[in-house]
Amino acid sequence: MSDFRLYNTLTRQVESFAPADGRVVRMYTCGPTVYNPAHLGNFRTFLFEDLMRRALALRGWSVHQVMNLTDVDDKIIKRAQEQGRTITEVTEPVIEIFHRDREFLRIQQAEAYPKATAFIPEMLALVGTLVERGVAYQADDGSVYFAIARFPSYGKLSRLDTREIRSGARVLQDEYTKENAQDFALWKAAKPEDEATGAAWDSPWGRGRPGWHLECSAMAMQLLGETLDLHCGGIDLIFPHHEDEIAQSEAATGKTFARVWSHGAFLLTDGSKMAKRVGNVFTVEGLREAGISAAAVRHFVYNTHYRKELNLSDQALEASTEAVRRVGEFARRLRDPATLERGGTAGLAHAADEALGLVRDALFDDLNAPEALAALFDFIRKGNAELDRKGGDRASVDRAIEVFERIDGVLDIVPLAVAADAELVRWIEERLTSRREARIRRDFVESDRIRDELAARGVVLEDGGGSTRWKLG
RNA sequence: GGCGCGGUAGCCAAGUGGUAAGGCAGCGGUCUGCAAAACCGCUAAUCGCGGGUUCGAUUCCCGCCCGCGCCUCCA
Repeated sequence: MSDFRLYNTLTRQVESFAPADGRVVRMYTCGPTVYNPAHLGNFRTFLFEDLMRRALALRGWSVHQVMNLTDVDDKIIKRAQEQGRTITEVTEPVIEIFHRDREFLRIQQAEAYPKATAFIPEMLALVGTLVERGVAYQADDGSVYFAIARFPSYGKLSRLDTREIRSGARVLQDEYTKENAQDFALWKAAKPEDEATGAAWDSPWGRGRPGWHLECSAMAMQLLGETLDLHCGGIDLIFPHHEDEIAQSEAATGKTFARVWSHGAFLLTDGSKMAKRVGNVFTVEGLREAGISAAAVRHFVYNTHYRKELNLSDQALEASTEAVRRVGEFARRLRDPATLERGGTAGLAHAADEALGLVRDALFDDLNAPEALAALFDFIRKGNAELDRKGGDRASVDRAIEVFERIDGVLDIVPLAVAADAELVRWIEERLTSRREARIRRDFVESDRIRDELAARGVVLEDGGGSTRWKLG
């Protein structure tokens, strides 16, 4: 059995990883706040998590992934108020868009997408426990806060010096009725706009709504148990979000909340973090309209290690589009009836076996997708070279296909063929027949004219082996 | 200020204490009527700068420069 290694933010080291029960990885991933369609930066994290779940599966474990949808928060309430709607009316369409984008990028469906608003009782139970244990208190403003001073290990994930935090935050002290400026809200007392937008619930502490950090703790423990195998998210969530999740969960249960914490680095645009306020946000919809394939986006993202910042650029996306086109050509060629008939070579099978080994090693070594891609491309080059030779060995082709599918089962970077409607296909076939006839009578002026005519409508030709293949480019 | 990440060929990007994967782009060749696709070959990196440790450092340590992030909502 191969070792599976992951960088753990908690220890700042790459460590050996295995699910506690040896079988199922219980994985919690912080999902989007659904007030606006998620941007590509968000999706880089979700793609990192998709790679994680697929690599874990390749290793032979089952994965039980939960991704929350934060459907109640300040921004959502603000938006609802502006539009005179309820928070649900605001979030529902955004959730739909999220799943549409997710599917476009071929991000596998998680086992559960709990909405915060569906877990209010669980959250209140958690608050109750924390109040009972004396680590949470209700302040004069009616909100319930977590007292970080009563949770000694606070700060262990982010390694922030608490004195530094306190002094830096001192100026804010006046604005709150909290015991300590860094205490965070578990339950926020309802304001008029909360009531107006359907964002208020009854509780033992009065009307209110849950704090963001509370949602994740409550849903994660409810759906995955008190100790998770793996908790993932964007690097910006380390503090305070994940730090606070740890505090709430561990103060309540006395158990380790997540055995391993894994964080993905940012996607940058023009050298800075992709964020709405910077105005450098790209959406999945925008990419799709620009004709960039999901396969290219995946290649682009996986070509850089998940813990390293990645800068979005047209040039990089174009390079990925080309790279992925080559992967698609190889996939097509492997499954081509002519290839199957012709058979492969022993070298083909060897190249396949070697590639699978290297890909597994790379992915199991802290999700080194760039190295896995390198191994795939080596396989493609060697495989193509072997397929150019007289084969005869059908089994080697089968092996190559099997290996390719296993590798691509993780990376998922074969571009979709552009679909053509029936009428276009008829026209193309008719043109190809004319061109074939022209070529037979060696009228290359006419045959090239037809090729140009087809090219003008995006049809790319490849002559070879006595026949001509076409595809939409 | 505190905590953290990065600076590798024209571009993107792995990696290692013994001079460096892969992709894109470029150049030549094979194949093709010509292309395309594929393959073969080539070009291209003093691994940010300066010290130190070492037989030897791009890889370890120190300092510096540059870029980015978190410390407030944030993937």
